Amino acid sequence: MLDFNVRLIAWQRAQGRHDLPWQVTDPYRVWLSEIMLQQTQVDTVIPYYQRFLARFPDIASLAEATQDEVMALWSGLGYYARGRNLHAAARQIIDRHGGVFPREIEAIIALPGIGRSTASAIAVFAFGQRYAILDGNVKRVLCRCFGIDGWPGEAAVEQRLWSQAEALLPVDDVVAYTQGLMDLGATLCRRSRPDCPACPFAGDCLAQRQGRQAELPAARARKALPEKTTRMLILLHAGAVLLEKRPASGIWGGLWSLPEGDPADDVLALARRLGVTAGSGTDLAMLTHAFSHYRLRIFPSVLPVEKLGPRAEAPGRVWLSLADALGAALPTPVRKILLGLPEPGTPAES
DNA sequence: AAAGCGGGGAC
DNA sequence: GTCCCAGCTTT
Repeated sequence: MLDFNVRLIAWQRAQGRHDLPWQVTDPYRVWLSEIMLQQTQVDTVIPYYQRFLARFPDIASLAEATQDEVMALWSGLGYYARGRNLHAAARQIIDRHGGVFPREIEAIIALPGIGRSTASAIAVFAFGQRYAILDGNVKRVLCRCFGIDGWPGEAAVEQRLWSQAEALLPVDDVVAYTQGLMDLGATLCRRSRPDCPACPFAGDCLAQRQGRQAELPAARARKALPEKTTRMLILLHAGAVLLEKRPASGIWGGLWSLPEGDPADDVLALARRLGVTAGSGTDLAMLTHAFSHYRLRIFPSVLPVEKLGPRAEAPGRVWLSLADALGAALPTPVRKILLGLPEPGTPAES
């Protein structure tokens, strides 16, 4: 298809998206949006993006913030390493680049949380440079349009896709072209039920010609998910709940979560291990939380605290009112549990 | 219930 | 380089 980029640019100008909040040239805004858009769809990102930008309007304010402040605004968005890396990168930009977002692709990609595709997107949208991107939308468009078989996560397939992406890149109008690739993948060339009749490549797209839209791109081989279980304790003392800060890396790294234990263990014994004496409490409904590599079944128990031992207060532990807890950097299932608690002072449902 | 979505870090 | 990890939304 000799005129792929010409047709895509024309389509983007006529039918693409022109009102996204990050369609600006401020490198900070472009960067923030690209990080949030990794693994996350536009509609989910928009409110997080607006809140984040209102609180941290520029690189300097982000660099000066504490990790807790940053993660509180990331809470619910998932993939929390993105938030930690964003914060670390802001500090690097202050320390190593005089507070100015770097323009060179090698310097951009050297920042934590930025890989080849994200670096290219920033270079294009913020600085008008000529680099190819290859995000999930683009992979889908290219696999279908050019009939590329195999799972795109596989190294050989990904290499072909990068070569194709670079070969298609126009000399001019790279911004409209790149936005067009993203828009096409997001609005017409969807994973399911693609709108082929409206596509600028209808008639030429190999997947459409061969009726293989549902087969391309090929799905990865999936294994059965292992399952884990955990007990979460909601320890209530004078209207406050105990939260523990999780280790910096791993699941929910750096977030504030409920204390956990083995569901087979006695809940009062678990509480005692945390340095509190608790009265008998209530088990709440079990909830299931899906990760990409395992399923977690959570058994929450609410316990009234009768006496605080000396170990109840320690670094990495806080007692927060329910309202303050909901303002902290919580994992989504913990937020769900706390939101489901009866209001303080209201009698529990019977 | 299953699929999709980029990059970091351990090996 | 190759694996493994990470957390939500949508279908």
